[in-house]
Amino acid sequence: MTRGKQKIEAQRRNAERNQKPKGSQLEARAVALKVSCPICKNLTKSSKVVLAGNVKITECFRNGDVETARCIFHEMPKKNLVTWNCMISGYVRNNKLSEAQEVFNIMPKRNVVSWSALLNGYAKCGLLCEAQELFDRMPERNTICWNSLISGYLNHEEFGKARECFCKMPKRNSISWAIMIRGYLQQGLLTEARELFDQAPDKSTSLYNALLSAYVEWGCMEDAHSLFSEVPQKDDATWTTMITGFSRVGEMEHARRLFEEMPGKCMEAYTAIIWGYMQSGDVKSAQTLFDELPSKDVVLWNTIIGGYVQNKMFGVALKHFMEMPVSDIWSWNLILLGHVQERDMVKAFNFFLKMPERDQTSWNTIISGYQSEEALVLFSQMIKDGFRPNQTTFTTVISICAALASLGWGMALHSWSIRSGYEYDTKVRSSLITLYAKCGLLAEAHDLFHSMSKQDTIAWNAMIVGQAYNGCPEEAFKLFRSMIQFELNPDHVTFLGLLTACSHNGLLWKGLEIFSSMQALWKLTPKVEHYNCVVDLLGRSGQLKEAYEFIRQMPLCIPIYTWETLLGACRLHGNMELAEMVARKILSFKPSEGGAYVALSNIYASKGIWEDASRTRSLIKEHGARKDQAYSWIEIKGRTTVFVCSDKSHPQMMDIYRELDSLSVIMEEALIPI
DNA sequence: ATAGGGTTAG
Repeated sequence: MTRGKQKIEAQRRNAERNQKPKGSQLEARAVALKVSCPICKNLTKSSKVVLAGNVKITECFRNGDVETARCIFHEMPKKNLVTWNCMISGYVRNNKLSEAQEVFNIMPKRNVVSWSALLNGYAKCGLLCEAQELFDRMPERNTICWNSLISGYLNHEEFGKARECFCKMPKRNSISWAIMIRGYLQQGLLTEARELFDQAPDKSTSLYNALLSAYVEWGCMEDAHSLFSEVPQKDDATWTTMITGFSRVGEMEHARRLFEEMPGKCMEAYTAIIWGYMQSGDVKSAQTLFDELPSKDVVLWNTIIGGYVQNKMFGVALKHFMEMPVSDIWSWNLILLGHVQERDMVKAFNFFLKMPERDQTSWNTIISGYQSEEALVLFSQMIKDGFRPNQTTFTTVISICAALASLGWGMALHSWSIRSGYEYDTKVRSSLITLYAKCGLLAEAHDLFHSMSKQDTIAWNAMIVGQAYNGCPEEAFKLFRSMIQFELNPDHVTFLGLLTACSHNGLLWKGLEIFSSMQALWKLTPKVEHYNCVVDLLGRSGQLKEAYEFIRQMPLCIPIYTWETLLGACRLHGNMELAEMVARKILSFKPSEGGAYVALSNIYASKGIWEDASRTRSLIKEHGARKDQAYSWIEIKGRTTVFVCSDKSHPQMMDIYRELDSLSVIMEEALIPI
């Protein structure tokens, strides 16, 4: 550091000695003696050398090679003002602000470019006070300086100051307008942006595209479409943005029409519309367009693979993955996600190990597949491998902690997330709300919710689900009503929370009402989970026949666990005939499902039909089925204690069973007949 | 041909 300073200082003195007086003398003599004088030749030669050096330095900085740039600079026998300016801007480009500042301080002569390069550095780093101060001290200001300052304010959420500068600046050019309009767009102030846009003297296509993108992002497709028709020189991005927009809102007819009208369709446009078809579940149209293209890039391949994964057609996704000539980490991550979605964690993990490289997404994906302590073990491994948890990591792992009711880990992750800068992140916070609610700490959940700057649907959902789990259905409904008042749209998860609230509290009619309002009032098509909730609700209430009928009328593919829900209800209400039928149904799909045999056997046993009970049990062995040992656990002060049926190995065994007995008595007394 | 402001679609 000090040696570097010394070197620069030496260079500066050299530069002072060599440049100024001699330069002017030489120039004078060059004019006097006209060409062909040896000194003049030297001058031309040396200025050529300086120029070459400047080009080299700039190139190195652009490639991020700061060291080489520095070396060239130090070894240059002659430098000019541009050389020094190259150093400032190069350092700024590579986020070496103190070095840039140093160069600025010791350079022999400065011009407006030197000042504005440093100003830009301050602005980029968010040192806005310093930037403003420098700006005020500048001997000369031009539009570029104003633009830098405004851009700095906009990039660091000093929107008001940026506006003030924009109004105050003596002269604006097209870039000033573009900066300011993009500033408004970033703030989501679309109306204001549009007003400014209409006033702007000349607009590049890229600025049109920026406004279009914003409309698309906010789903304002009417505005987007009318602006689109006004774009004088539409480029590929203009068309692609529009196609993406219609794809996003699911208006595939519009997307298709635009795509057909588009002259010289670029690959990005193909990607956009294929993505749209995949989103809308129109796998066939997507595939047809994909096949139409003779050459495809990785992004397009990934779009088609991701589409198949999303549409739960993992086999086809895998086939494409095998066929693609070059894959990147994105492709690998998609297939990894596919394995995880298939709930085949053995394959997923093997695939994970086989990956040529792993990034944060790979880790997040594999971790999300485990709903157990294994997730936490992998999380630790991820940290050991040098990855830093990001937003997705935190939400994933905290959600798993919530599912495990693992308060110790959850709280550790909570503080870690704050230290990592996610204190005010709504997604992380929502997962924390779920965690605390799940662990019964409703006050903490409440605090986290109310201290949010703005609660989104996810946060409201977390609260609703939390109340549902804690046996407070009325609170859940109340939250739902408030949420509506705040003009937030409920989504699938919201209704899952409400239905859970009903099924956990035996609110049959309320639940059915919510289920039907979901589609009729809120235009949300129920998913399997919602149907399952209703089956649970009917089953728990003893409406077994109705539950059975309800399943038979489900418009979706019926997963095994729906039947298992009904089987559980049959056990609860001792309906042996239905139980037997359901259990057989489950076993016909999955003969290795030990749980169904056990349930069946238990039903026979409870009715005293011992022969059938033991016959069922022996069937388990015959089919090689096994039932995983069920267990529960509790975490106290970071130590986890596992409870397995009739286990007597715990040192405090006597105390535990005594507590259990007294709890049983309390529960019997509190039992409300359903 | 070299230095300062904004663009980079899926």
